[in-house]
Amino acid sequence: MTHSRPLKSEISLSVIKTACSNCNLRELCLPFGLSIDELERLDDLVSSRRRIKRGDYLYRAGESFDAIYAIRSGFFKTDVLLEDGRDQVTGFQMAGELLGLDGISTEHHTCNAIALEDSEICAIPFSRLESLSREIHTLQHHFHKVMSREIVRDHGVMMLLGTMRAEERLAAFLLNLSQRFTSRGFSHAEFYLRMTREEIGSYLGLKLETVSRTFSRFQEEGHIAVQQKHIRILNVNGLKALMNQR
Amino acid sequence: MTHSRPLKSEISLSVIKTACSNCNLRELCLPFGLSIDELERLDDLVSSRRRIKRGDYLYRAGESFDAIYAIRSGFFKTDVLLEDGRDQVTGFQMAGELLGLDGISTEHHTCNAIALEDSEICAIPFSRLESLSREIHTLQHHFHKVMSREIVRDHGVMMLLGTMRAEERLAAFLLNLSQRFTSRGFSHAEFYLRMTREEIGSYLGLKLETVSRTFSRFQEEGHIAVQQKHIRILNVNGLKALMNQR
DNA sequence: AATCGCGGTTGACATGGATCAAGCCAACAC
DNA sequence: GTGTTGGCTTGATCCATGTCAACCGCGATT
Repeated sequence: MTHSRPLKSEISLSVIKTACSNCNLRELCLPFGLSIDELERLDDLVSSRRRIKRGDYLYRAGESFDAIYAIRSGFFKTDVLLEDGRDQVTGFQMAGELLGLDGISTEHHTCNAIALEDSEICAIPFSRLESLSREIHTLQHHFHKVMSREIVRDHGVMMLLGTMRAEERLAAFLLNLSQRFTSRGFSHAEFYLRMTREEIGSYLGLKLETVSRTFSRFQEEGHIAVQQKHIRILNVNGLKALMNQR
Repeated sequence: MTHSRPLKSEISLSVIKTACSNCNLRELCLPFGLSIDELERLDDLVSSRRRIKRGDYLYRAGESFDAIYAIRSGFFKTDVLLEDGRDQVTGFQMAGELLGLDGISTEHHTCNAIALEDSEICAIPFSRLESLSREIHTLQHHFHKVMSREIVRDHGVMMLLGTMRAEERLAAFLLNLSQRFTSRGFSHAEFYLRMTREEIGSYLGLKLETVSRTFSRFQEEGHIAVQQKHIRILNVNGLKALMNQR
Protein backbone atom coordinates (compact mmCIF):
# COMPACT_ATOMS: atom_id res chain seq x y z
CA MET A 1 0.00 0.00 0.00
CA THR A 2 2.64 2.52 0.97
CA HIS A 3 4.35 2.16 -2.44
CA SER A 4 1.28 2.30 -4.66
CA ARG A 5 0.74 5.50 -6.59
CA PRO A 6 -2.79 6.75 -7.20
CA LEU A 7 -3.98 5.89 -10.69
CA LYS A 8 -6.93 8.20 -10.70
CA SER A 9 -7.00 10.99 -8.21
CA GLU A 10 -10.77 10.81 -7.66
CA ILE A 11 -10.63 7.20 -6.72
CA SER A 12 -7.70 7.49 -4.39
CA LEU A 13 -9.22 10.54 -2.77
CA SER A 14 -12.56 8.91 -2.21
CA VAL A 15 -10.78 6.02 -0.53
CA ILE A 16 -8.51 8.12 1.63
CA LYS A 17 -10.89 10.89 2.53
CA THR A 18 -13.01 10.42 5.60
CA ALA A 19 -16.48 9.62 4.39
CA CYS A 20 -19.37 8.36 6.39
CA SER A 21 -21.05 7.34 3.17
CA ASN A 22 -18.56 4.57 2.51
CA CYS A 23 -17.76 3.70 6.12
CA ASN A 24 -18.83 0.22 7.03
CA LEU A 25 -19.67 1.37 10.52
CA ARG A 26 -22.36 3.75 9.35
CA GLU A 27 -25.15 1.56 10.66
CA LEU A 28 -23.65 1.55 14.15
CA CYS A 29 -22.38 5.09 14.29
CA LEU A 30 -23.82 8.56 14.00
CA PRO A 31 -25.01 8.24 10.36
CA PHE A 32 -27.56 5.59 11.32
CA GLY A 33 -30.82 6.03 9.44
CA LEU A 34 -29.70 8.86 7.16
CA SER A 35 -30.60 9.02 3.47
CA ILE A 36 -27.88 9.12 0.82
CA ASP A 37 -27.89 12.86 0.38
CA GLU A 38 -28.09 13.48 4.13
CA LEU A 39 -25.06 11.23 4.46
CA GLU A 40 -23.17 13.37 2.01
CA ARG A 41 -23.89 16.48 4.03
CA LEU A 42 -22.54 14.70 7.10
CA ASP A 43 -19.41 13.80 5.09
CA ASP A 44 -18.62 17.49 4.66
CA LEU A 45 -18.65 17.89 8.38
CA VAL A 46 -16.63 14.87 9.39
CA SER A 47 -13.56 16.21 7.75
CA SER A 48 -10.62 15.18 9.78
CA ARG A 49 -9.47 11.70 10.52
CA ARG A 50 -6.69 11.12 12.99
CA ARG A 51 -4.54 8.22 14.05
CA ILE A 52 -3.95 7.75 17.75
CA LYS A 53 -1.19 5.41 18.78
CA ARG A 54 -1.62 2.94 21.58
CA GLY A 55 -1.18 4.67 24.92
CA ASP A 56 -1.78 8.16 23.53
CA TYR A 57 -4.51 10.50 24.68
CA LEU A 58 -7.31 11.48 22.34
CA TYR A 59 -8.15 14.21 24.84
CA ARG A 60 -7.52 14.96 28.48
CA ALA A 61 -9.74 16.14 31.30
CA GLY A 62 -9.69 19.91 31.42
CA GLU A 63 -8.95 20.49 27.74
CA SER A 64 -11.46 22.63 25.99
CA PHE A 65 -14.13 20.82 24.05
CA ASP A 66 -15.04 21.50 20.47
CA ALA A 67 -15.57 18.17 18.80
CA ILE A 68 -16.89 14.73 19.48
CA TYR A 69 -15.10 11.73 18.07
CA ALA A 70 -16.30 8.62 16.31
CA ILE A 71 -14.04 5.62 16.56
CA ARG A 72 -13.25 4.35 13.11
CA SER A 73 -11.05 1.54 14.30
CA GLY A 74 -9.32 0.63 17.53
CA PHE A 75 -10.15 0.60 21.16
CA PHE A 76 -10.26 3.26 23.88
CA LYS A 77 -10.81 3.69 27.57
CA THR A 78 -12.10 6.77 29.34
CA ASP A 79 -11.24 7.53 32.92
CA VAL A 80 -11.67 10.20 35.58
CA LEU A 81 -9.01 11.08 38.09
CA LEU A 82 -9.38 12.18 41.68
CA GLU A 83 -6.88 14.67 43.11
CA ASP A 84 -5.41 11.98 45.33
CA GLY A 85 -4.48 9.85 42.36
CA ARG A 86 -7.28 7.33 42.46
CA ASP A 87 -8.88 6.82 39.12
CA GLN A 88 -12.01 5.24 37.78
CA VAL A 89 -12.31 3.82 34.29
CA THR A 90 -15.74 4.97 33.13
CA GLY A 91 -15.92 2.97 29.94
CA PHE A 92 -14.28 1.05 27.12
CA GLN A 93 -15.18 2.15 23.62
CA MET A 94 -14.81 0.38 20.31
CA ALA A 95 -15.35 1.05 16.61
CA GLY A 96 -18.52 2.94 15.79
CA GLU A 97 -18.90 4.40 19.27
CA LEU A 98 -18.71 8.09 20.13
CA LEU A 99 -16.29 9.74 22.52
CA GLY A 100 -16.41 13.15 24.11
CA LEU A 101 -20.10 13.62 24.92
CA ASP A 102 -19.13 14.52 28.48
CA GLY A 103 -17.48 17.70 27.23
CA ILE A 104 -20.65 19.36 25.95
CA SER A 105 -21.81 20.19 29.44
CA THR A 106 -19.02 22.54 30.46
CA GLU A 107 -17.25 23.06 27.12
CA HIS A 108 -14.34 21.22 28.68
CA HIS A 109 -13.60 17.54 28.69
CA THR A 110 -14.21 15.98 32.07
CA CYS A 111 -12.39 12.71 31.51
CA ASN A 112 -9.38 11.31 29.69
CA ALA A 113 -9.72 9.23 26.55
CA ILE A 114 -6.78 6.92 25.94
CA ALA A 115 -6.18 4.54 23.05
CA LEU A 116 -5.67 0.94 24.17
CA GLU A 117 -4.47 0.00 20.71
CA ASP A 118 -3.45 1.93 17.60
CA SER A 119 -6.69 3.57 16.56
CA GLU A 120 -8.27 5.86 14.08
CA ILE A 121 -10.94 8.42 14.87
CA CYS A 122 -13.15 10.87 12.99
CA ALA A 123 -13.43 14.30 14.58
CA ILE A 124 -16.88 15.88 14.36
CA PRO A 125 -16.85 19.59 15.16
CA PHE A 126 -19.67 19.93 17.62
CA SER A 127 -21.12 23.30 16.67
CA ARG A 128 -21.30 22.16 13.06
CA LEU A 129 -23.01 18.98 14.18
CA GLU A 130 -25.54 21.10 16.02
CA SER A 131 -26.26 23.24 12.96
CA LEU A 132 -26.56 20.24 10.70
CA SER A 133 -28.86 18.51 13.12
CA ARG A 134 -31.06 21.60 13.11
CA GLU A 135 -31.54 20.88 9.44
CA ILE A 136 -31.65 17.10 9.41
CA HIS A 137 -34.33 15.85 11.74
CA THR A 138 -33.13 12.23 11.55
CA LEU A 139 -29.61 13.22 12.52
CA GLN A 140 -30.87 15.28 15.43
CA HIS A 141 -33.04 12.48 16.71
CA HIS A 142 -30.37 9.87 16.32
CA PHE A 143 -27.84 12.02 18.14
CA HIS A 144 -30.28 12.39 21.02
CA LYS A 145 -30.70 8.65 21.08
CA VAL A 146 -26.97 8.14 21.25
CA MET A 147 -26.65 10.49 24.20
CA SER A 148 -29.57 8.84 25.92
CA ARG A 149 -28.08 5.42 25.29
CA GLU A 150 -24.97 6.58 27.07
CA ILE A 151 -27.06 7.55 30.08
CA VAL A 152 -28.75 4.16 30.08
CA ARG A 153 -25.39 2.42 29.80
CA ASP A 154 -24.16 4.41 32.79
CA HIS A 155 -27.16 3.26 34.80
CA GLY A 156 -26.18 -0.30 33.98
CA VAL A 157 -22.70 0.33 35.31
CA MET A 158 -24.16 1.81 38.48
CA MET A 159 -26.23 -1.33 38.92
CA LEU A 160 -23.08 -3.38 38.45
CA LEU A 161 -21.05 -1.36 40.92
CA GLY A 162 -23.82 -0.86 43.40
CA THR A 163 -25.42 -4.25 43.76
CA MET A 164 -23.39 -6.99 42.10
CA ARG A 165 -20.70 -9.26 43.47
CA ALA A 166 -17.29 -9.70 41.85
CA GLU A 167 -18.35 -12.81 39.90
CA GLU A 168 -21.45 -11.15 38.57
CA ARG A 169 -19.61 -8.01 37.57
CA LEU A 170 -17.02 -9.91 35.62
CA ALA A 171 -19.59 -12.17 33.98
CA ALA A 172 -21.59 -9.11 32.95
CA PHE A 173 -18.44 -7.50 31.64
CA LEU A 174 -17.49 -10.47 29.48
CA LEU A 175 -21.00 -10.89 28.13
CA ASN A 176 -21.14 -7.22 27.27
CA LEU A 177 -17.84 -7.33 25.38
CA SER A 178 -18.89 -10.49 23.60
CA GLN A 179 -22.14 -8.91 22.51
CA ARG A 180 -20.42 -5.79 21.22
CA PHE A 181 -17.84 -7.81 19.30
CA THR A 182 -20.65 -9.84 17.79
CA SER A 183 -22.51 -6.80 16.52
CA ARG A 184 -19.28 -5.76 14.79
CA GLY A 185 -19.02 -9.06 13.03
CA PHE A 186 -16.38 -10.66 15.24
CA SER A 187 -16.58 -13.91 17.09
CA HIS A 188 -18.79 -13.81 20.13
CA ALA A 189 -16.87 -16.62 21.75
CA GLU A 190 -13.25 -15.69 21.28
CA PHE A 191 -11.49 -12.37 21.59
CA TYR A 192 -8.50 -10.52 22.92
CA LEU A 193 -8.87 -8.14 25.80
CA ARG A 194 -7.27 -4.82 24.97
CA MET A 195 -7.12 -3.71 28.59
CA THR A 196 -5.12 -4.90 31.59
CA ARG A 197 -6.54 -6.61 34.67
CA GLU A 198 -6.03 -3.37 36.50
CA GLU A 199 -8.14 -1.44 34.00
CA ILE A 200 -10.88 -4.04 34.13
CA GLY A 201 -10.73 -3.85 37.91
CA SER A 202 -10.97 -0.08 37.90
CA TYR A 203 -14.01 -0.22 35.64
CA LEU A 204 -15.69 -2.86 37.79
CA GLY A 205 -14.72 -1.48 41.18
CA LEU A 206 -12.40 -4.41 41.94
CA LYS A 207 -8.68 -4.87 42.47
CA LEU A 208 -6.65 -6.57 39.76
CA GLU A 209 -6.00 -9.57 41.99
CA THR A 210 -9.72 -10.13 42.34
CA VAL A 211 -10.18 -9.88 38.59
CA SER A 212 -7.41 -12.39 38.06
CA ARG A 213 -8.72 -14.81 40.69
CA THR A 214 -12.24 -14.59 39.34
CA PHE A 215 -11.06 -15.32 35.79
CA SER A 216 -9.24 -18.35 37.19
CA ARG A 217 -12.36 -19.50 38.99
CA PHE A 218 -14.44 -19.12 35.80
CA GLN A 219 -11.86 -21.24 34.06
CA GLU A 220 -11.90 -23.94 36.73
CA GLU A 221 -15.67 -24.04 36.48
CA GLY A 222 -15.45 -24.43 32.72
CA HIS A 223 -17.16 -21.17 31.79
CA ILE A 224 -14.23 -19.73 29.92
CA ALA A 225 -10.67 -20.40 28.86
CA VAL A 226 -8.27 -17.59 29.73
CA GLN A 227 -4.71 -17.21 28.69
CA GLN A 228 -3.46 -13.75 29.49
CA LYS A 229 -5.51 -11.46 27.27
CA HIS A 230 -6.97 -14.22 25.15
CA ILE A 231 -10.48 -15.20 26.18
CA ARG A 232 -12.66 -17.98 24.92
CA ILE A 233 -16.19 -18.23 26.22
CA LEU A 234 -17.05 -21.91 26.59
CA ASN A 235 -20.40 -21.62 28.28
CA VAL A 236 -22.39 -18.46 27.68
CA ASN A 237 -25.35 -19.71 29.67
CA GLY A 238 -23.13 -20.55 32.58
CA LEU A 239 -21.96 -16.95 32.65
CA LYS A 240 -25.49 -15.66 32.32
CA ALA A 241 -26.56 -17.90 35.18
CA LEU A 242 -23.83 -16.45 37.36
CA MET A 243 -25.44 -13.07 37.09
CA ASN A 244 -28.93 -13.70 38.35
CA GLN A 245 -28.12 -15.95 41.24
CA ARG A 246 -28.31 -14.76 44.86
CA MET B 1 -55.69 31.60 48.21
CA THR B 2 -58.06 28.72 47.69
CA HIS B 3 -61.09 30.98 48.27
CA SER B 4 -60.05 33.89 46.09
CA ARG B 5 -61.99 34.33 42.88
CA PRO B 6 -60.22 35.58 39.78
CA LEU B 7 -60.75 39.26 39.28
CA LYS B 8 -59.47 39.39 35.76
CA SER B 9 -59.33 36.16 33.81
CA GLU B 10 -56.01 37.01 32.17
CA ILE B 11 -54.33 37.42 35.50
CA SER B 12 -55.67 34.28 37.07
CA LEU B 13 -54.83 32.29 33.96
CA SER B 14 -51.30 33.56 33.77
CA VAL B 15 -50.81 32.49 37.35
CA ILE B 16 -52.37 29.07 37.03
CA LYS B 17 -51.18 28.14 33.59
CA THR B 18 -47.84 26.43 33.34
CA ALA B 19 -45.46 29.04 32.06
CA CYS B 20 -41.73 28.87 31.95
CA SER B 21 -41.68 32.62 31.56
CA ASN B 22 -42.84 33.20 35.10
CA CYS B 23 -41.34 30.12 36.71
CA ASN B 24 -38.72 30.97 39.27
CA LEU B 25 -36.76 27.90 38.27
CA ARG B 26 -36.19 29.09 34.74
CA GLU B 27 -32.54 29.81 35.36
CA LEU B 28 -31.94 26.26 36.58
CA CYS B 29 -34.20 24.41 34.22
CA LEU B 30 -34.57 23.98 30.48
CA PRO B 31 -35.37 27.66 29.70
CA PHE B 32 -31.91 28.76 30.79
CA GLY B 33 -30.52 31.47 28.54
CA LEU B 34 -33.61 31.98 26.38
CA SER B 35 -34.84 35.40 25.35
CA ILE B 36 -38.32 36.60 26.30
CA ASP B 37 -39.96 35.63 23.02
CA GLU B 38 -38.15 32.30 22.88
CA LEU B 39 -39.46 31.65 26.38
CA GLU B 40 -42.99 32.25 25.19
CA ARG B 41 -42.60 29.70 22.44
CA LEU B 42 -41.40 27.21 25.02
CA ASP B 43 -44.46 28.05 27.12
CA ASP B 44 -46.71 26.79 24.33
CA LEU B 45 -44.97 23.49 24.44
CA VAL B 46 -44.83 22.93 28.17
CA SER B 47 -48.55 22.72 28.37
CA SER B 48 -49.40 20.20 31.00
CA ARG B 49 -48.59 20.35 34.63
CA ARG B 50 -49.26 17.37 36.83
CA ARG B 51 -49.28 16.66 40.55
CA ILE B 52 -47.67 13.46 41.73
CA LYS B 53 -48.39 12.36 45.24
CA ARG B 54 -45.69 11.00 47.47
CA GLY B 55 -45.00 7.38 46.65
CA ASP B 56 -46.59 7.55 43.20
CA TYR B 57 -44.80 6.78 39.98
CA LEU B 58 -44.20 9.50 37.42
CA TYR B 59 -43.33 6.72 34.99
CA ARG B 60 -42.27 3.10 35.12
CA ALA B 61 -39.59 1.13 33.36
CA GLY B 62 -41.01 -0.31 30.17
CA GLU B 63 -43.66 2.33 29.59
CA SER B 64 -43.44 4.04 26.27
CA PHE B 65 -41.66 7.35 26.22
CA ASP B 66 -43.02 10.51 24.71
CA ALA B 67 -42.18 13.31 27.08
CA ILE B 68 -39.49 14.45 29.42
CA TYR B 69 -40.44 16.03 32.72
CA ALA B 70 -39.21 19.09 34.53
CA ILE B 71 -39.68 19.08 38.27
CA ARG B 72 -41.53 22.17 39.31
CA SER B 73 -41.55 21.30 42.96
CA GLY B 74 -40.90 18.23 45.04
CA PHE B 75 -38.42 15.43 45.10
CA PHE B 76 -37.97 12.22 43.13
CA LYS B 77 -35.85 9.13 42.96
CA THR B 78 -35.15 7.02 39.90
CA ASP B 79 -34.29 3.36 40.13
CA VAL B 80 -33.63 0.32 37.97
CA LEU B 81 -34.74 -3.18 38.90
CA LEU B 82 -33.06 -6.48 38.21
CA GLU B 83 -35.20 -9.55 37.57
CA ASP B 84 -34.17 -11.05 40.89
CA GLY B 85 -35.58 -8.11 42.80
CA ARG B 86 -32.39 -6.23 43.52
CA ASP B 87 -32.68 -2.57 42.73
CA GLN B 88 -30.33 0.32 42.31
CA VAL B 89 -31.33 3.91 42.92
CA THR B 90 -29.72 5.82 40.05
CA GLY B 91 -30.45 9.33 41.26
CA PHE B 92 -32.39 11.78 43.38
CA GLN B 93 -33.89 14.72 41.53
CA MET B 94 -35.16 18.03 42.81
CA ALA B 95 -36.88 21.16 41.51
CA GLY B 96 -35.56 22.40 38.18
CA GLU B 97 -34.07 19.07 37.17
CA LEU B 98 -35.22 16.95 34.25
CA LEU B 99 -36.51 13.40 34.37
CA GLY B 100 -36.94 10.88 31.59
CA LEU B 101 -33.86 11.43 29.43
CA ASP B 102 -33.14 7.70 29.60
CA GLY B 103 -36.29 7.01 27.58
CA ILE B 104 -35.12 8.75 24.40
CA SER B 105 -32.76 5.92 23.54
CA THR B 106 -35.32 3.13 23.08
CA GLU B 107 -38.56 5.14 23.11
CA HIS B 108 -39.31 3.34 26.35
CA HIS B 109 -38.46 4.34 29.86
CA THR B 110 -35.69 2.23 31.31
CA CYS B 111 -36.12 3.16 34.95
CA ASN B 112 -38.82 4.08 37.43
CA ALA B 113 -39.35 7.61 38.65
CA ILE B 114 -41.04 7.83 42.03
CA ALA B 115 -42.05 10.92 44.00
CA LEU B 116 -40.49 11.03 47.46
CA GLU B 117 -42.80 13.87 48.44
CA ASP B 118 -45.88 15.45 46.91
CA SER B 119 -44.55 17.00 43.74
CA GLU B 120 -45.46 18.92 40.66
CA ILE B 121 -44.00 18.37 37.23
CA CYS B 122 -44.19 19.94 33.78
CA ALA B 123 -44.48 17.48 30.91
CA ILE B 124 -42.55 18.43 27.80
CA PRO B 125 -43.59 16.42 24.74
CA PHE B 126 -40.29 15.27 23.34
CA SER B 127 -40.94 15.45 19.63
CA ARG B 128 -42.19 19.00 20.04
CA LEU B 129 -39.08 19.83 22.03
CA GLU B 130 -37.00 18.49 19.18
CA SER B 131 -38.82 20.61 16.60
CA LEU B 132 -38.59 23.72 18.72
CA SER B 133 -34.90 23.15 19.34
CA ARG B 134 -34.39 22.91 15.58
CA GLU B 135 -35.61 26.48 15.49
CA ILE B 136 -34.10 27.87 18.66
CA HIS B 137 -30.36 27.35 18.68
CA THR B 138 -30.01 28.34 22.35
CA LEU B 139 -32.61 25.81 23.40
CA GLN B 140 -30.96 23.08 21.37
CA HIS B 141 -27.57 23.78 22.82
CA HIS B 142 -28.83 24.03 26.36
CA PHE B 143 -30.68 20.76 26.04
CA HIS B 144 -27.49 19.09 24.85
CA LYS B 145 -25.70 20.53 27.84
CA VAL B 146 -28.31 19.13 30.17
CA MET B 147 -27.95 15.64 28.70
CA SER B 148 -24.19 15.89 28.85
CA ARG B 149 -24.36 17.08 32.44
CA GLU B 150 -26.31 13.94 33.25
CA ILE B 151 -23.52 11.83 31.74
CA VAL B 152 -20.92 13.68 33.78
CA ARG B 153 -22.99 13.23 36.92
CA ASP B 154 -23.19 9.52 36.23
CA HIS B 155 -19.41 9.36 35.93
CA GLY B 156 -19.21 10.94 39.36
CA VAL B 157 -21.46 8.26 40.76
CA MET B 158 -19.29 5.59 39.16
CA MET B 159 -16.26 7.12 40.84
CA LEU B 160 -18.15 7.05 44.11
CA LEU B 161 -19.22 3.45 43.74
CA GLY B 162 -16.01 2.21 42.24
CA THR B 163 -13.31 3.75 44.36
CA MET B 164 -14.66 5.36 47.51
CA ARG B 165 -15.17 3.96 50.96
CA ALA B 166 -18.43 4.22 52.88
CA GLU B 167 -17.41 7.39 54.74
CA GLU B 168 -16.33 9.11 51.56
CA ARG B 169 -19.46 8.15 49.70
CA LEU B 170 -21.71 9.49 52.39
CA ALA B 171 -19.71 12.69 52.80
CA ALA B 172 -19.87 13.24 49.04
CA PHE B 173 -23.59 12.57 49.11
CA LEU B 174 -24.28 15.11 51.85
CA LEU B 175 -22.09 17.75 50.25
CA ASN B 176 -23.82 17.22 46.93
CA LEU B 177 -27.28 17.61 48.47
CA SER B 178 -26.16 20.65 50.39
CA GLN B 179 -24.81 22.27 47.26
CA ARG B 180 -27.99 21.60 45.32
CA PHE B 181 -30.17 22.95 48.10
CA THR B 182 -28.00 26.05 48.23
CA SER B 183 -28.38 26.77 44.53
CA ARG B 184 -32.14 26.63 45.07
CA GLY B 185 -31.97 29.22 47.79
CA PHE B 186 -32.28 26.88 50.76
CA SER B 187 -29.93 26.55 53.66
CA HIS B 188 -26.72 24.78 52.83
CA ALA B 189 -26.30 23.63 56.41
CA GLU B 190 -29.70 22.33 57.38
CA PHE B 191 -32.17 20.21 55.49
CA TYR B 192 -34.51 17.26 55.60
CA LEU B 193 -33.68 14.10 53.77
CA ARG B 194 -36.61 12.99 51.67
CA MET B 195 -35.32 9.45 51.27
CA THR B 196 -34.88 6.55 53.66
CA ARG B 197 -31.56 5.09 54.79
CA GLU B 198 -32.25 2.17 52.51
CA GLU B 199 -32.67 4.42 49.48
CA ILE B 200 -29.48 6.30 50.32
CA GLY B 201 -27.75 2.96 50.70
CA SER B 202 -29.01 1.71 47.39
CA TYR B 203 -27.78 4.85 45.68
CA LEU B 204 -24.37 4.63 47.32
CA GLY B 205 -23.93 0.87 47.09
CA LEU B 206 -24.17 0.39 50.85
CA LYS B 207 -26.59 -1.34 53.22
CA LEU B 208 -28.88 0.78 55.33
CA GLU B 209 -27.09 -0.28 58.51
CA THR B 210 -23.83 1.06 57.15
CA VAL B 211 -25.49 4.33 56.22
CA SER B 212 -26.94 4.61 59.70
CA ARG B 213 -23.67 3.78 61.43
CA THR B 214 -21.73 6.19 59.28
CA PHE B 215 -24.18 9.00 60.05
CA SER B 216 -23.72 8.21 63.72
CA ARG B 217 -19.95 8.30 63.37
CA PHE B 218 -20.11 11.65 61.56
CA GLN B 219 -22.18 12.90 64.46
CA GLU B 220 -19.76 11.64 67.11
CA GLU B 221 -16.95 13.33 65.25
CA GLY B 222 -18.87 16.60 65.19
CA HIS B 223 -19.25 16.86 61.43
CA ILE B 224 -23.03 16.80 61.43
CA ALA B 225 -26.06 16.56 63.67
CA VAL B 226 -28.54 13.90 62.60
CA GLN B 227 -31.96 13.28 63.96
CA GLN B 228 -33.82 10.88 61.76
CA LYS B 229 -34.25 12.76 58.48
CA HIS B 230 -33.15 16.10 59.82
CA ILE B 231 -29.55 16.93 58.99
CA ARG B 232 -27.43 19.82 60.11
CA ILE B 233 -23.95 20.16 58.69
CA LEU B 234 -21.69 21.49 61.42
CA ASN B 235 -18.35 21.25 59.71
CA VAL B 236 -18.33 21.38 55.93
CA ASN B 237 -14.56 21.28 55.75
CA GLY B 238 -14.49 18.24 57.97
CA LEU B 239 -16.73 16.45 55.50
CA LYS B 240 -14.65 17.62 52.57
CA ALA B 241 -11.52 16.40 54.31
CA LEU B 242 -13.08 12.97 54.74
CA MET B 243 -13.28 12.61 50.99
CA ASN B 244 -9.70 13.09 49.93
CA GLN B 245 -7.98 11.16 52.63
CA ARG B 246 -6.49 7.71 52.06
C1' DA C 1 -53.53 6.90 76.43
C1' DA C 2 -52.52 2.51 74.29
C1' DT C 3 -51.16 0.18 70.21
C1' DC C 4 -49.07 -0.52 65.90
C1' DG C 5 -45.62 -0.39 62.51
C1' DC C 6 -42.08 1.50 59.85
C1' DG C 7 -37.80 3.40 59.80
C1' DG C 8 -33.72 3.91 62.33
C1' DT C 9 -30.00 2.54 65.59
C1' DT C 10 -26.83 -0.51 67.63
C1' DG C 11 -24.37 -4.83 68.66
C1' DA C 12 -22.16 -9.36 67.54
C1' DC C 13 -20.47 -11.95 64.19
C1' DA C 14 -19.44 -13.53 59.23
C1' DT C 15 -17.34 -12.88 54.87
C1' DG C 16 -16.02 -11.11 50.28
C1' DG C 17 -12.70 -8.74 48.56
C1' DA C 18 -8.49 -5.88 49.73
C1' DT C 19 -3.81 -6.00 50.90
C1' DC C 20 0.74 -7.67 51.04
C1' DA C 21 4.03 -10.60 49.22
C1' DA C 22 6.17 -14.01 46.29
C1' DG C 23 6.73 -16.03 42.10
C1' DC C 24 5.61 -16.83 37.10
C1' DC C 25 5.25 -15.98 32.17
C1' DA C 26 5.90 -13.74 27.76
C1' DA C 27 7.76 -10.09 25.11
C1' DC C 28 11.61 -7.58 24.23
C1' DA C 29 16.47 -5.76 24.50
C1' DC C 30 21.03 -6.83 24.43
C1' DG D 1 21.48 -17.34 24.72
C1' DT D 2 20.64 -13.93 29.30
C1' DG D 3 18.57 -10.28 31.59
C1' DT D 4 14.84 -7.10 32.23
C1' DT D 5 10.29 -5.54 32.58
C1' DG D 6 5.33 -5.34 32.88
C1' DG D 7 1.48 -7.83 33.48
C1' DC D 8 -0.55 -11.86 35.54
C1' DT D 9 -1.31 -15.53 39.06
C1' DT D 10 -1.57 -17.42 43.53
C1' DG D 11 -1.26 -17.73 48.61
C1' DA D 12 -1.85 -15.88 53.42
C1' DT D 13 -3.85 -12.66 56.12
C1' DC D 14 -6.71 -8.60 57.28
C1' DC D 15 -10.49 -5.53 57.49
C1' DA D 16 -14.54 -2.88 55.86
C1' DT D 17 -18.82 -3.81 55.13
C1' DG D 18 -22.54 -7.18 55.06
C1' DT D 19 -25.67 -10.05 57.73
C1' DC D 20 -28.61 -11.20 61.42
C1' DA D 21 -30.94 -9.85 65.35
C1' DA D 22 -32.69 -7.04 69.02
C1' DC D 23 -34.43 -2.87 70.33
C1' DC D 24 -35.85 1.98 70.04
C1' DG D 25 -38.66 6.11 68.81
C1' DC D 26 -41.87 8.61 66.56
C1' DG D 27 -45.99 9.39 63.97
C1' DA D 28 -50.37 7.50 62.75
C1' DT D 29 -54.60 5.09 64.23
C1' DT D 30 -57.93 3.90 67.39
